[in-house]
Amino acid sequence: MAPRLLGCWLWCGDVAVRLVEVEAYEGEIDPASHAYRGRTPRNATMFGPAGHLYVYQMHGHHCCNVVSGDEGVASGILLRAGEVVAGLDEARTRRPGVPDPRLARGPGNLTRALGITRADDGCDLTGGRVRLVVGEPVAAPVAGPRVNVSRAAEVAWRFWDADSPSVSAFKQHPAARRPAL
DNA sequence: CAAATGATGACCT
DNA sequence: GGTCATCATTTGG
Repeated sequence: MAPRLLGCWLWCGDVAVRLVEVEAYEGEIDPASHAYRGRTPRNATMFGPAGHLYVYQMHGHHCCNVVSGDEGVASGILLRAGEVVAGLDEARTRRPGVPDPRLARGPGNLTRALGITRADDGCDLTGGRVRLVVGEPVAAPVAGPRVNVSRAAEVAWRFWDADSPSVSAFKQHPAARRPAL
């Protein structure tokens, strides 16, 4: 499901981004997942039904996931980067001095450009302030290792659009390949 | 209550 | 390629 999110639009109010970089986290069998050691108040949303937004905060930044598993199954997809495709002025206001292609480059920057905070944790993405809309699949999806995870670093669960200038900085990896859609 | 710990980002060299 | 600011959450005493 993660590579299929590439190309979709995430709206928050009047601002929208086209998703170009995501990472999958498979709940209780994934040592890199927040849910690996069970349910806590912070990650409770990930154990809920799919199609909701899991927002957490760390290092002074917000990051958001699309919950992808059924109720009781804690899997989610971290939204790492996007291209601002609507509400450009508002996004620029939130990220003063940042060039357009970098407005939503990186998970913390993406939530900041959109204005997503913990107050949006658990919201239903099918309608409301934050919503997810299916878009055109990207032409050149690529898969590789996840960023800044110390455990289960070998799984290629990071997916990005090779053609986008808004994909966050990272070291190219020989294991990068086209994912099966 | 104290301490460790990141699914980060900005800035430096 | 490295350092450091920064902070909610978690875990152990």
